[in-house]
Amino acid sequence: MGDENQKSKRGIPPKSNFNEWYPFIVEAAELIDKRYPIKGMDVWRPYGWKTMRLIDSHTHKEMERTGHGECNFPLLIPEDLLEKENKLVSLLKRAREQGVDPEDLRHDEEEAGFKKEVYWVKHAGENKLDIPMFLRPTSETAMYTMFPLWIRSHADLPLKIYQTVNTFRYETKQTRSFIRVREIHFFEAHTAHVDEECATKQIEEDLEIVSRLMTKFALPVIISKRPTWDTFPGAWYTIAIDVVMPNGRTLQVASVHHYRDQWAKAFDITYENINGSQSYVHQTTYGMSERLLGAIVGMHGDDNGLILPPAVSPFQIVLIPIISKNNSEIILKELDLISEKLKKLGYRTHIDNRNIRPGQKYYDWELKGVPIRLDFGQRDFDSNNIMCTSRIGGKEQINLDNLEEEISTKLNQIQNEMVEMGANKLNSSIKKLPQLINEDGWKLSEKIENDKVYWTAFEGTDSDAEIIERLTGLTFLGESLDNLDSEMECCITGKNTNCKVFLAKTY
RNA sequence: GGGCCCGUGGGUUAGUUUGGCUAUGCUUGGAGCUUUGGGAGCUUUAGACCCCGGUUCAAAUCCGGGCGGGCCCA
Repeated sequence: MGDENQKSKRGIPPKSNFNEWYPFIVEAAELIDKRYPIKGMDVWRPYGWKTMRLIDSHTHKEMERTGHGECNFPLLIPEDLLEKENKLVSLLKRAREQGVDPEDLRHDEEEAGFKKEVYWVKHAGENKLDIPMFLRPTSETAMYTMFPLWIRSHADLPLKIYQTVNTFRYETKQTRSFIRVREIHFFEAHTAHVDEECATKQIEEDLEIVSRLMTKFALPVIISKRPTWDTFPGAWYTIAIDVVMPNGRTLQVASVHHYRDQWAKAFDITYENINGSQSYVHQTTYGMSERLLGAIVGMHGDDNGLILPPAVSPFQIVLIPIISKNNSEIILKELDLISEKLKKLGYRTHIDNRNIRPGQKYYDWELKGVPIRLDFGQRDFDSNNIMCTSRIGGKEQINLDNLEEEISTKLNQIQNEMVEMGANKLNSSIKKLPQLINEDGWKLSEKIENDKVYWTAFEGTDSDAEIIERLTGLTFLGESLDNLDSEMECCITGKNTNCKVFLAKTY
């Protein structure tokens, strides 16, 4: 009974009720403030921004490690450049429609590109602009306008650059903090290469970076090649990285595109090859956003609040003084020494010396997801110990002489356990799709469960895929990069195949 | 794209159906005392009817429009 009262006092909805838990927790933990009066544009508060910047810092490290250069392009793009992009997109679309039996195409294919969701700047003060400008929804157009100026010969290749900037998309659907926003905190890497093979090697490098980052963030992911109709405009193929949220919906947290020379042709990006003639470059891009933070929040939180992986937690260790009567100076002084020692070792620490009772501090820092809490009072001072509590469970006394090793071990343990728990969650949320039976129209042998991701063997056309999507209410994520171990019958055509596809409800 | 619902201090909420007195409670913020090993207590103080127009002797309440927010379906 007491427990229930406490819970209602904190007012956190249970995590099992994810649709209420998530929006509550991102505000309660002071990641963002949603009260800014524009839909889909939240204010980043210091704690949330710090977390995001730590996520970014890992990305930047990976970029520098792999020889990308950081740059920064203008926010505004003139309208006429958009036309190049639109031409490219419609050209590719027509080519595709001509190459495919119309019967095999989907009916509901949407118009590609960001045309419908760009913000426009049409005035400067009182005056109408001759050439309107729009806020970048992504930076291909801006960057590829400059690439021809930078790329002259094969010696200029590969060109590898990246930037972390805000991009804008006028979302009409329901917005959700970090998950679907109108001002996106966007990371994008763009590369240009001499040929398709070199660009493909870049894709491999990108996927290796993804894998290293996702381990840091303790995010288990599904990696798949998006279906043709869901491929990024102008891309030859798109590889998407999805995280499964607690309600079974998947969240795309990163994507990698191989453009071949399609954009190069639209923007006339050529170089002089070894033979002295001109060739088009082959390009790739790699994008991520604050969805990474949304995924971390969703993947690891519990009924008490956030649980942040040590690598991205603004504070890895929070220190709580337990003061009584006349010892406050001694305790605080000692705690300060401990904190400084840990800081010198490279840890992010914080002493909570607010004038409130310790219990309240415990709840606050649990809500904010700090991995380790150290309590220090008279008892500990006398016995040369400190009380150490882990956010993922467990409380024990540590001798101050062993603090250094103990903290290092604890943080590693927490990190490893979070990775492992994540992997378990992913495994238990993936199921084989029930059989499809065709008698007086298609039917399912079993009902689709609400919070699961499904896989099946598939080698049909786009319109076959559409049948499955309509029947199950699921969306094709794409083809697994790993083939099936042995061939299976395609769930709709019955043909043998080793192509494995994933389907899910998506964000 | 179609439909539905809602705007009251920082948060949450009563009051709106049936117009009428100083707009309710909890929480939060400030000050003070007291206290500190899982949300202590007392005193005191601050803070709200989304905007514009209409109806009326009188509008948080009724009507119209706008802005903002949320939900459902395709």
